[in-house]
Amino acid sequence: MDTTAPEDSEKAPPMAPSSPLREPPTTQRGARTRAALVKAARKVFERDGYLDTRLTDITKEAGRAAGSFYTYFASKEEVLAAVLLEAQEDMLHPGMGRVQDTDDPYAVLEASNRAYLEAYKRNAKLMGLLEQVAQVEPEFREFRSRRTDAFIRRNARGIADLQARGVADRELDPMMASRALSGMVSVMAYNAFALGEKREGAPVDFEELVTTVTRLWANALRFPGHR
Amino acid sequence: MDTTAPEDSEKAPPMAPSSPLREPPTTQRGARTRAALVKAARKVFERDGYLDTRLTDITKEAGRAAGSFYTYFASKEEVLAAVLLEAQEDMLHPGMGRVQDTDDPYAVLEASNRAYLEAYKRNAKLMGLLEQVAQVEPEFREFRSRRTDAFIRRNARGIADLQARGVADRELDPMMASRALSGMVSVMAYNAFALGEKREGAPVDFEELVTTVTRLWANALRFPGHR
Amino acid sequence: MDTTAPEDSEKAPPMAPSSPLREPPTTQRGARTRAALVKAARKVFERDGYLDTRLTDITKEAGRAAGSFYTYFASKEEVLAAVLLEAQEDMLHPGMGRVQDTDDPYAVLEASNRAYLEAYKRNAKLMGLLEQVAQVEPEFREFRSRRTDAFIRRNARGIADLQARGVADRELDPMMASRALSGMVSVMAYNAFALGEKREGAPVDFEELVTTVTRLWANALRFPGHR
Amino acid sequence: MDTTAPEDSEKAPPMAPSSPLREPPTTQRGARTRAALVKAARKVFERDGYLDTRLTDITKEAGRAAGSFYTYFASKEEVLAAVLLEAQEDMLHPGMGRVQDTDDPYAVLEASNRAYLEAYKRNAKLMGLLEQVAQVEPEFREFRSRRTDAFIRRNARGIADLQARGVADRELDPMMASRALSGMVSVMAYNAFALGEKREGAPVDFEELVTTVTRLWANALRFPGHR
DNA sequence: CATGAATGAGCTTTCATTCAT
DNA sequence: TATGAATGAAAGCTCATTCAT
Repeated sequence: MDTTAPEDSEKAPPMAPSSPLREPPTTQRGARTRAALVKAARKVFERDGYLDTRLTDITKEAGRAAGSFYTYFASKEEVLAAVLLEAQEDMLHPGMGRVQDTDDPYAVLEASNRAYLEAYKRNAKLMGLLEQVAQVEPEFREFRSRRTDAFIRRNARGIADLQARGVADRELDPMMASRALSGMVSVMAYNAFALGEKREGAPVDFEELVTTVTRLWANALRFPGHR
Repeated sequence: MDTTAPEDSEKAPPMAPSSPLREPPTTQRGARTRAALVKAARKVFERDGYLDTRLTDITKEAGRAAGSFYTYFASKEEVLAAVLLEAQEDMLHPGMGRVQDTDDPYAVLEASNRAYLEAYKRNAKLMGLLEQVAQVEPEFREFRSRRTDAFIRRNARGIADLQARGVADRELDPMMASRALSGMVSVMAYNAFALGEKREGAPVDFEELVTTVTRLWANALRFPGHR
Repeated sequence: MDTTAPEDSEKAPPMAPSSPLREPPTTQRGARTRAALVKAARKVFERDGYLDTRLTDITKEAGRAAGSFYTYFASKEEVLAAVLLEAQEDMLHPGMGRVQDTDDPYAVLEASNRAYLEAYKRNAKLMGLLEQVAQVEPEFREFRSRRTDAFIRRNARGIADLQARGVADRELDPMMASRALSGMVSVMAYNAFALGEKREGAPVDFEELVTTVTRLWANALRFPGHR
Repeated sequence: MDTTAPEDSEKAPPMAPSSPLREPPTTQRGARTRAALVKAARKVFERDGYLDTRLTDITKEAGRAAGSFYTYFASKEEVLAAVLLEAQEDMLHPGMGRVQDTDDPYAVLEASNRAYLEAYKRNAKLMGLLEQVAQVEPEFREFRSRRTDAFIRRNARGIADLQARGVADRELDPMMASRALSGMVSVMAYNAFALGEKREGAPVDFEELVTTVTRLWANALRFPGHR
């Protein structure tokens, strides 16, 4: 089962916005340059934010000429797409190891949440970036939107399943509940990890975060028996 | 009591960032011009977004000369501050009908959530705008942040109170729970109202939204008796 | 006699540039406003320099409305003309008291130089200002030019007189010599007083300045007997 | 020996103010463009003056796009620095013909003055320009100031030397005398060449200028025997 | 393919001057 | 006359994108 909380903007494949990517490089040299640009882009994006990044910042960071950029990408958006694509792998497989040999919904839920939050934390800067870009570039808003929906639907199925098994409050509409609870977890992740570093105050304790979120989620669905 | 859910970035007074506003106009004519500019700014901001708005768009919309802008504002940020300031009133008094003649926590909670969501809906575009700006302008991020914290703290007090009265799960840390649940409601509002209009698909049913959110919140805190 | 050194830009009447001054104010109130503006202008000019002074700086300093400026002056140049005009009195009568009851050319020369340098020092800021404006506004360049020429001619007459009396080197062309020596004194004054305050280093000793300049001037003309 | 008169603001290398120049162009094309800009800048500056020159005037004159300016210079000041730098060579080596095979102080002095005045005349417009800018841009004022001091000190050493050899009036303070006499020559040069062209009246006779200035200088120091 | 200079539209900001009140 | 808001022409500067080498 997948009673997970996941925010959307990340786990699902950040499939590049529909814009047609340029031809992939054929030569080795080309591949190297492209890779250098993507790497540099990620660094600069995370450091300066999407809007404040100039293309020349990227090429400079990559040690390439300004013009070379257009050999591989048509725009700033496109590099960002490439950057997200490259990060996708890690985001997709939070490595929750499917430890779900158990049937205990609570345990599964906790594992799932932990995996999600860990993945988020690992890619916190990128997540913040995506959030920022989504506000500005419709393509990425759309992209993020699709991703979120996918997650919500997945979690909705999980909830419906639990309802069927009599483990979850049947009064709840699975989709609505999923929207709310998935959103709850993603907000927590965003605040703790993406914004967290920019704020003063003690950082959130990771375990406490997992525990709280899981408990609230379980309570909200009215998992039985558990205390 | 105040068992409300609200995320902060909205209900609390978007009191302008500390930025030193220009001298307020002394003459009637000045007041008229200033008002025209603020009104135009809101319109253009909501239509084009913060970043895509040029100062001249605002002055043009207001039917004034470009230079007049600087008589009243020093920058785009400053007009936005003025716009938010003007909207503040409505945001502050959601008019939640003070249904709190009852002691039933559930009823109070529902009324509170309904009021919050209604206010959010009324100012949806502005809320989306604020979200957008917060990503870009540190001043507004800070502003939004302070607001959010205030809300969270307020709701945390409500939760602690309920715990004391034996109505809420005592295992939960009030602050953490408040962060999660307040966030949950604000995310829902943001998705439904701020983003909602930009998306295809059936709009969310308002009542269902209120019901779901309230039920989840109540469940999460383990309100007793209720079913 | 007038064996003086004086640079021109100051002693002669800074008669306003030919531009037609506005009608003088008729009412008392008008006279007061005009005076306030001139006073403020001098202050602001001396503080900020001609170019960096905005008309509103002047009106603000004078505690008047921006529009009032144009009741009395047509432009920045015109206020400056008024400012110079007002300072003219002091510049014209260095107060050297015509102590020239003596016939000793050296004593006369020294008194004359002292008077000149004292006047320059008293109006140092204004002199610097004039120098600055002359670089920028042809009208004032012309004005300053005329003044300088007058001085040079006056001193040339003095030199010719001394030559006739056999006191000065007859090989020298009086005009050329006057140009050179008058210029020498004015440069010294400019450096010491107009620039002096903007520079580090010990300020020039006034008496030493008078002595040196006078001695050089006397030497240059080959005053006899003296030493 | 160097009994020369020159005021400083001219002979010494107008080495660019410390301002950090942009990267020098690496390609040939870049070098060509940069050169074209500097050349155009000099022309426009000399024609219109520093203040009235707009950056686009320069690029237009150079036949380049407005944006290209910023590839090589960060500001108007910076081009001017480049212009002065380029003129520096000529200013530095007046080519005074090294007539100093003689020990006759008078001959040396005359040669030195002639060389100085010739160099000044050759770069008259630029000198006027520098004078103008110095009034407005502290950087250039500072620059000019340092240059002047260097000259004065150099001439002061020459004077002290002559005093030691018994050729010059020992009552004079070498520094003060140098300030006055160096200033005298530079003023003459400025009036004759930098302003000269802007004025009506017969232009100064060059030889007469050299003769007069030299004679006055020699007289002022009380060169012996001569006449 | 790589390079890096060239381009120029686009936006902000200032301030002398005018003009309604 | 006084007031102070309104005007709008400049100019500066940035940076994505193109293109000659």
